[in-house]
Amino acid sequence: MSRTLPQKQVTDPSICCTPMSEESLSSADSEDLAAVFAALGDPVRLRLFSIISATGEVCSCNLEGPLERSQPTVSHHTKILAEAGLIAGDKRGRWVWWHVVPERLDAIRSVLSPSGANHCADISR
Amino acid sequence: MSRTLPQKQVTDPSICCTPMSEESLSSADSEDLAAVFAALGDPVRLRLFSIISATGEVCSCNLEGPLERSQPTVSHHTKILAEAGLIAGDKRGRWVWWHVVPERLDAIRSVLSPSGANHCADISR
DNA sequence: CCCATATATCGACGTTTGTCAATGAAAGGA
DNA sequence: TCCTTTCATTGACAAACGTCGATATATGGG
Repeated sequence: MSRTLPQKQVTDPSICCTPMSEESLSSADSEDLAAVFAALGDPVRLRLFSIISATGEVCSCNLEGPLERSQPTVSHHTKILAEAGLIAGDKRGRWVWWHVVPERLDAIRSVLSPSGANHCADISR
Repeated sequence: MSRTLPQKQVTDPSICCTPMSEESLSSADSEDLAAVFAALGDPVRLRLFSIISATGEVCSCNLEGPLERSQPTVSHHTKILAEAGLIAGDKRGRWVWWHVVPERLDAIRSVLSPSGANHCADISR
């Protein structure tokens, strides 16, 4: 039963950085967060997002050209980004204007920052 | 030929925020960046990453349990995270010790920050 | 040397994903 | 009221992905 492990596998509170659990993401949280990263994990979608981000506000009709994808495909990608909370759309007349949701970006960025997730990295070396 | 577009689709330098191009990611850049986001876009991999991040340094043998995945699967995921540049492994004796690459995290975080990508958002509203 | 252990690779599988053509739904113009 | 335009939805299909068992490679211990 693997008794030569280099670190205890059990959750022992006497050890600062036990190899699991309270410090890291829960299974449920990682599902949601992973969906956000996955939304940015497609090249076309990342370019789509960067266009919206750089422009401020874009309507879908101005996305098909730069992305070189069909209208249903663009609609599919905007939907995924919107469901991830990264962008939001305003329907004005016939057009939908897309813009980024800065709060969501802040959330993602804070997850990536060492403070809060990496509080005992200093003892590792 | 769609002459009622709400914004010109051609790249017209007289318009500040033309719906594409110089400001946003190139096709090649988005390929690389998307691979990094995609690496974090799987729930198991995100949890794996957060465990390494929270612990500082973990050997692969301590990951199978928390992740509830087989050894080949864990190896597969560490490989993807490593190829994305998010983690790196030190082989010491029989074990591989994994740690995050903070520089890579910085790069990702800077891509997500509005400054540099969103310089004309103020005129949109 | 031989054996046990840690990790990587391979092959196979079911599932998910990205894509498009076709179609539907909503909104404005004549 | 009818037509045009914009966007969403559906259905289909190939490619990519996550997973595991089996096997290979490397390292250390006896």
